[in-house]
Amino acid sequence: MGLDASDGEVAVSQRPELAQFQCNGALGAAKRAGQNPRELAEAVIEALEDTSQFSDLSIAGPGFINISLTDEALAERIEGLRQADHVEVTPADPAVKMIIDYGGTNVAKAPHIGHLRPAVIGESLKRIMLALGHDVTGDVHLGDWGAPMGQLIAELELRQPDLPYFDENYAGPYPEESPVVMADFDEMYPAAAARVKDDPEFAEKASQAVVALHAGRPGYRALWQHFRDISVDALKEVFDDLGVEFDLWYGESTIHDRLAPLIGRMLEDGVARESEGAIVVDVEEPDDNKEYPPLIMAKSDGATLYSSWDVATIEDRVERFDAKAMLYVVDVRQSLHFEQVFRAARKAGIVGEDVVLEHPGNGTINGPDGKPLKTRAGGTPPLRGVMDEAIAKAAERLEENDLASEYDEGERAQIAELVGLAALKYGELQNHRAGDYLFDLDRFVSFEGRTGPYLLYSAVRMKSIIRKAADEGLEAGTIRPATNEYDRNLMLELLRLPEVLLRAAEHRAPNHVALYAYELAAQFSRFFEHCHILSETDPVRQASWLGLVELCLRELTFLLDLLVLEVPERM
RNA sequence: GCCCCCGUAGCUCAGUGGACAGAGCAGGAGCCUUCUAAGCUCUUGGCCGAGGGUUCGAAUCCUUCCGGGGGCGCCA
Repeated sequence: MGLDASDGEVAVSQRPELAQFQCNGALGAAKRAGQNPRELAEAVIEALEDTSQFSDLSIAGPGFINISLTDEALAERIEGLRQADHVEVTPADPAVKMIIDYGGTNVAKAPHIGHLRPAVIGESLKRIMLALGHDVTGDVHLGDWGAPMGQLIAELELRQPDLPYFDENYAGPYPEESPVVMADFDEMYPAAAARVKDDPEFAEKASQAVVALHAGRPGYRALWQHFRDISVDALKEVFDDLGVEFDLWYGESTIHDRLAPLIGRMLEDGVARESEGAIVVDVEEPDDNKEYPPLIMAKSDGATLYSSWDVATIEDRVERFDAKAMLYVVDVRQSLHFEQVFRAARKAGIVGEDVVLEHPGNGTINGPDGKPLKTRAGGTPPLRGVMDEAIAKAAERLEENDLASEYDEGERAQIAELVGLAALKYGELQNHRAGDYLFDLDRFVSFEGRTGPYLLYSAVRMKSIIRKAADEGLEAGTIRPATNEYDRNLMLELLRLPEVLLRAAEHRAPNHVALYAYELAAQFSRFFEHCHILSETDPVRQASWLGLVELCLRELTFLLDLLVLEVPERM
């Protein structure tokens, strides 16, 4: 009939009153073949040999195939899911070795609210890709090699010139203890940045310091290592609390040794050229519709910079990890930069056409003025502070609604933490990654509607039923055919998971998972209200419903984990 | 100047070329001697920025305009 496999795709119907599922493949196929779509749909239905599991199989409108399962067939499928010991997904084919670059944080600087997006979206994306069977490595890719490093070294030299790091005749070893702690950077970093602006002599020292650092001056390297170590420790604390786990704590510095040979080779191969004292790669292509400035591999003073580091990092990821896909969850405003870098990497032959290079960028988190969020004082709110605020607000909500009041203080605090962070992360993930969104913490921690707290609450209610049923000696059993619209709709909802997961992966968009998790939880809530399990008198039906709740909890917990949300035992 | 993104209900946002455009909040009306009311049920609310086009079919693709944001060689 000239059909592709994709024409056979069946999706949950958008018109549930008409059918449970729909297949629109006949429309597209008929168009390609120049056939009548209704006739084609008719032929497809005719060709089905066993239609015993369908309660409806009909053609509607221009050629939609409407499909509904019998309750028996539906229950059989759901029971199959229940009996599996894991959540069923459609595995990626082929599975790909991929690296997701998603930290976006810098050494010597506490992460701020802007880092929430790439961190949480990247983490979620990583988990989604892993769930589909991809071989995924997450790299924080720290900003640890740029001009601020030189500024901090120069600033510290100004303040404590007697430290051995600054003595060029000192032969080492250098102290094991860092001369500064993380908190010192809060003041030092802006002070150094301001001094660079006002004091040309200091600015010169700072830029010489970064050149010397790159060149390998031992004292500077030792000092830099301190800066990096204490920064990583501090960052790990914040990210651990957020549930964001990086496999690699690499950074811009990691590939430093690759730069000279790489640039040399690019010059030899004629990929790079000298221009105005700098070394650049021309990345325009004949049919471009806009200007592509050349990518700079080395500045006119000989120093390398982030564009060259990013190219060398691609080489590193190919050679050491054999990566076949690299996803950069980084601010969309850097899209031109990544286009240039990707083009340069391909032009230099570092990656072939079989390697995916993509920048699924994230938008900004905005304040009420429509601009990236700022505090009243004009600064960018620190991430830790925002997390604490979310947790405090969650605790307030618990208090004022007299919730969890019978639990001890420690458990209440734990619940507040999970609820507050869930609010923050779900507020983030329900939006499409590429758009900007308005940050409204009060709305996120609201206990009503489509929020993180609602999702946790739903999962906890499932746990509660299961616990109480166990207390009464009840056991889950075979899932029986639906008895009403509520258990039927819940079963249908459960079937959507694989499709949603694939779509989220394809678009690199966790919001699809976030929305689906809400819809599943909402469908459960309806079932919960209308099908009272513990007081059900028919034991077969009761066991079936209990099985449905267990399956539902398994799927919801799985989805929430993909969204980096953790469910308390009770709340 | 060139390029990219956005414009959908009062607000915040979803929306995979398909059937009458969705959710949450806010507004209105109900439901707690039964598994957590952080819930459920019902309900009001839209020329999807505007105009052209492609298509059997457009919020979605193309094009022109209007409005907002962002980016454009030695910062990251």
